[in-house]
Amino acid sequence: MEQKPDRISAPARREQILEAAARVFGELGYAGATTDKVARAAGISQPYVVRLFGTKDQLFVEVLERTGERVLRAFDEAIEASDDAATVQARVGAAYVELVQTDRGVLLSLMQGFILGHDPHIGPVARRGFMRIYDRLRTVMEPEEAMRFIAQGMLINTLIASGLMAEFQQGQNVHELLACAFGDKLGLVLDGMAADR
Amino acid sequence: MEQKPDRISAPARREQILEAAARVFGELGYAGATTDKVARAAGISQPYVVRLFGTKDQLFVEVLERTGERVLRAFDEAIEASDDAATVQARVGAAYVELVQTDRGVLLSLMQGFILGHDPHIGPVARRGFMRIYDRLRTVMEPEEAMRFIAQGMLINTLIASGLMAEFQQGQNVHELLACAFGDKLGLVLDGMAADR
DNA sequence: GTATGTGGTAATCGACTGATTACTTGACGC
DNA sequence: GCGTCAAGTAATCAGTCGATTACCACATAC
Repeated sequence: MEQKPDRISAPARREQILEAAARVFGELGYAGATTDKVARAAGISQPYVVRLFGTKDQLFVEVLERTGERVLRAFDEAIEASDDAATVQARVGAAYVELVQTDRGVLLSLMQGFILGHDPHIGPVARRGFMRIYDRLRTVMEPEEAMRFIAQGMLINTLIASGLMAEFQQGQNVHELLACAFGDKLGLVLDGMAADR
Repeated sequence: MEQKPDRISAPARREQILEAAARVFGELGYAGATTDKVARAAGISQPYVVRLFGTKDQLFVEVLERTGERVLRAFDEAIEASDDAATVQARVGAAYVELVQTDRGVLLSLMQGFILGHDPHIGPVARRGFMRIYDRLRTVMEPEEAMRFIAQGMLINTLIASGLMAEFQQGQNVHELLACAFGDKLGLVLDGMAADR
């Protein structure tokens, strides 16, 4: 509840803004989000957001790059942690679900970027990020495996973004689909969703 | 090139607008699209779009419902056409890819709706449309099959929306992923993409 | 103390957008 | 001919948003 105008260094403030922006962009999409909403989510004024990032475009691009690297890092750690080649797929899958649970905005921002491929600034960054993730998966999976893995990831993103996760109790098939998509991690994720309500 | 103000009946005009809106919303997203862009794409003035649909919200909702039913109809036809239970999955998959090829805006509008689940008007419609498609798949597939199927559909949507289809020649892995996701239908789809350039 | 640089905001501007209003044009019944 | 209704538009309004400008507060150096 501090309302003191606590001054932080510009780089630290950038981090705060990027984190808030990931949530806002993830929820509202690029066009639907405003620099003012990002600013309020970060606890500062709108002009300062623009000054630190130059443009709404550039802010979103930086969010995209940041989130893409976050996914890559999580995958790398999961890959490194699994010495057995047979367990690597389960580990990487678990890493993705964990990322979903702890930082929903990350995945949703990525998703928002993917479906803006037509944009001359955002499109190239989104495509490159997507392919970097696929390439990383291919270092430990066959093409068919990697395709199915990333497909399931897109489904998970869609389930979260559409708000179907919060309707898991409505309709038998909703719960069935969620259970099928998340496997034994479903309970975990549902708890995570309920937590930040 | 006709610039005569050809008058059509209001219901027919609504169809034109809905078709144009599916393309515009699919390309730019809900917030990114404007009623004026839809109007120009349909060859009429912006106020008339608003008058026929009341609200941008309602126009998008109607597009969503329309496109959802289009997918359902395509699936139903594919299911009906396949007497053998073993071939039904391939047939439904082919129906989806064909839908992608002939009417890209349909799938992209759906996708745009899915990731706007937070919106109080759009969210419920999108979720209901999504689950109706899943339910239909479940009449001919096991849960695991249906989940994988719809996951691959989400991947295909993402690949198209991100613009990766147009970059199939850049990077070996891009082509590999596309080939893996579309199977033997890849050539067909790429031709379809190149056609409406 | 005063100059200087850094973190930050209030006020505002111009462009855009969804919606409204008032108007025009033409077909059809009588 | 004339009233009426449907199809459609030009003009415009009110709100929003990204960006700019001009300013403030406070530290630290000298």
